[in-house]
Amino acid sequence: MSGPARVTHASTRAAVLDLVRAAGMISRVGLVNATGLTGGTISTVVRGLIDEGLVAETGHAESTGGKRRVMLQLNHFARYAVGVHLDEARITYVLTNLGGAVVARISRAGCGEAEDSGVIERMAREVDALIDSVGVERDRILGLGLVSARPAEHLGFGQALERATGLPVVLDNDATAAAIGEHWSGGVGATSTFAALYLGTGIGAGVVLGGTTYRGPSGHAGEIGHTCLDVDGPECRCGAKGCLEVLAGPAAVVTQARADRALSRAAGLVGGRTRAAAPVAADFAAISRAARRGNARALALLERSARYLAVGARTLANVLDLEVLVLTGPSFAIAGSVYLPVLRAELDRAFIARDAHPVSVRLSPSAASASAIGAAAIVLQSELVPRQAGLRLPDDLAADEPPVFVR
Amino acid sequence: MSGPARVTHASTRAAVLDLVRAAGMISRVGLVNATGLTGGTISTVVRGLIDEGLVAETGHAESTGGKRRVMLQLNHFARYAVGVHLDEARITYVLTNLGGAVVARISRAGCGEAEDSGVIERMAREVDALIDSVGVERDRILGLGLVSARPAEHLGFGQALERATGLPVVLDNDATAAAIGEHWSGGVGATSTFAALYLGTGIGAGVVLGGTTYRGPSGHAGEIGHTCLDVDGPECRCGAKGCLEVLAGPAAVVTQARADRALSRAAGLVGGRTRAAAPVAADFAAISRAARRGNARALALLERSARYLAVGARTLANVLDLEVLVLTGPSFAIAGSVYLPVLRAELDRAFIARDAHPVSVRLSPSAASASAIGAAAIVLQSELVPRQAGLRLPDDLAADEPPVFVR
DNA sequence: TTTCTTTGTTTAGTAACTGAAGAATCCTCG
DNA sequence: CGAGGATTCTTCAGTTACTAAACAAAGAAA
Repeated sequence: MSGPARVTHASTRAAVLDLVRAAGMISRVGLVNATGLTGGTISTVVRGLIDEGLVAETGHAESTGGKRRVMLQLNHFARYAVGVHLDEARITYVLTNLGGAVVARISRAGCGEAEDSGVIERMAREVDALIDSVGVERDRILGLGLVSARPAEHLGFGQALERATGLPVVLDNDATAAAIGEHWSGGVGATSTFAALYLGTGIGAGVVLGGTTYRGPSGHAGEIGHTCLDVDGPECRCGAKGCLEVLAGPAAVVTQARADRALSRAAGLVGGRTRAAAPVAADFAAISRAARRGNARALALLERSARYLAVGARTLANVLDLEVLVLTGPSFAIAGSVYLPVLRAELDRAFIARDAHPVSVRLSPSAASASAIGAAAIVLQSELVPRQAGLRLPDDLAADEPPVFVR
Repeated sequence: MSGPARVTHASTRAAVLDLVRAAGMISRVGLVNATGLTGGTISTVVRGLIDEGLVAETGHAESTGGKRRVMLQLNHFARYAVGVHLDEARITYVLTNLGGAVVARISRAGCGEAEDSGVIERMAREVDALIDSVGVERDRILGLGLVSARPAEHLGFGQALERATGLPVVLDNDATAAAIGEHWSGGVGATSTFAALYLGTGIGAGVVLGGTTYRGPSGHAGEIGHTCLDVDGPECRCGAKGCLEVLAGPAAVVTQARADRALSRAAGLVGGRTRAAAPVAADFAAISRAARRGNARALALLERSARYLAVGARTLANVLDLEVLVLTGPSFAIAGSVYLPVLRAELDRAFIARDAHPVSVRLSPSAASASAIGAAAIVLQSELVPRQAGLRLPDDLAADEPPVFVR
């Protein structure tokens, strides 16, 4: 053993780093207990992480009868990540540090649906401006997370952005990103099972099961907006009737409010009959403000929406056996105080496994920009805690086999 | 390297064995391609499995220009497992081989809720009779799977049965067992995401995500029976209104049928007003027979139930991004032909991710005893393909840390 | 001071893989 | 039939990432 520091297995390094992040502060002995690895291994792995600058020693714990434990913490400013949320109406950029804390933010009016090269160049310039505004060296930025409601439609967009910015780009769903952001920021436990209920213009959910993000085979897991709450309800664009989104989504709330002349005037709704995203978001905000000012009809509309959403959330919690439900996204940022108690009450009252454990319902502390923060967290996770590749298990085993069997 | 056969890492051995099982028949080269391991490693692992008698060489594939591949198969009769399903009304015992095929079966009237020692002794005798009936040596039986609707209530029961039979006992939920049984028997792909919709007296679902069983933190995942389909519907014992189970469960179908004098007479219903499990199951079977004979009212009742169930199944598929839905359990064994087309149509029409992939809906070939078979499959899986323990990630990191932080 | 407890490091040993060489088997074609 | 190429499977030295155990360091207790 004459060489320098020994390189450790990637997944072990990642697991230890993830534990340091999740714990906030932990000692080597704590890591031994948490991982089941021996002290020697932890010693080597931690030395590697300290050499890379990812982890730092930050003081001592009180003695428990012998030598004091040296406490370890993530070096939050060792690396950074860019998160970009492509909304229908806005583009939000954030730069976060290793801890998922926002160190810079830009928000611009959206590009609509145009994907021409001008948009790419504009975005690359804005990412540059974001980075320059805090003077972070380029090589300490791990990558760029690009999230939207339909990431599959932005594959080429992501590649172009990768070329234009020189940063590795990862794509994902905005609701999934929000969930990963909550997980990374440490609000929920390391191995907990939770969903991030994302309320923007539509309704979605990001799902983390036992600490692992669940996206589903085609990335559509957590599609809660088309949960049926009334088999004879109004028709939905999905082909079914009485979907949660049609009954209680922000767009539905806004449509109902616009039909109410008095409320429209009192709240100052601007949208007319349009279903475009920007006016819907603006009008939903206006309705929420009216409710806060004490407008009973606005409050009633929101509470009706909350009751439906609570029933949908209960279905989600029942199916997934959730421990935690985090409310996030721009609409919850505005109207969360109306929704939160209604969802809490419903899950306390009728969650099927409530005898085994409660479902803790919380409002995200950063609901307004959860997806952009989550986009950055996806980069942090994919670069620092890659899921162990392990064994590839292809769907089609027969393809590897010669077609005909003899004797 | 003078020693005998080298022992291989447990999880690799398990992964290879699982691939052999899932593929049915595969060569060493096929395993190399499927796992990403090298030929040398596969050679060693396969030799070990052959030495243990778990795998056998069973002929050759046609040549692709060089040496023919030696085909490997699970040695189905190398080991056995006992599966026991504690229903409310019946106890079903099966003995299966490694492939999950039933080699012996016993069914007895249930024990009700009594858990006295007499029941344990009777069950131990019946397990003995099951094993003796096919003359399998005791040491080739891996263990006993005991499944029921509420496994948490049978912990002591399981321990007693372990002592009485001398076999290791594992407990699980009956719907989860059914899903594992389908997975083990190879009807669905090795890495597929699917649910087993279990229709007994109630409604449940077992969930397998990307080839891994998902139980949820308290074992309640897949609780689909209390999905709300009508926020103003009839009250349910769970505390909510309009639950799928109340609207469309077999018990609800039977209640509706009993209220129909003409149908009661035509179908020969026996249950009166009781909601006990055995009469409900009998009357549900009678209604199904009447529907098959052409009784329009019986058929209408079942189709109404199927339409509700289809909507609930769609919600499940949407939330989990399912690829496959297997219909199983005693009630689907009887009335599956009515339910299957209705569920298929609903998922073809309104599954939200249908542009990405369809949901394949199938009737289990062994729906009637799916849970008992699955109970045996759980034993096979837990003994032969234990999930890699990997790193323990405790929920409460702080507990391992001294309480006070200094400087 | 001495002794004990606890934390963290070092080091030899080992399990489980990889990579490369070689043996075995089968096909093709002169 | 036999040479030569293709493919499959085995063998084995080398590498990696761990463990176990001895050791060193730091504080508490006496």
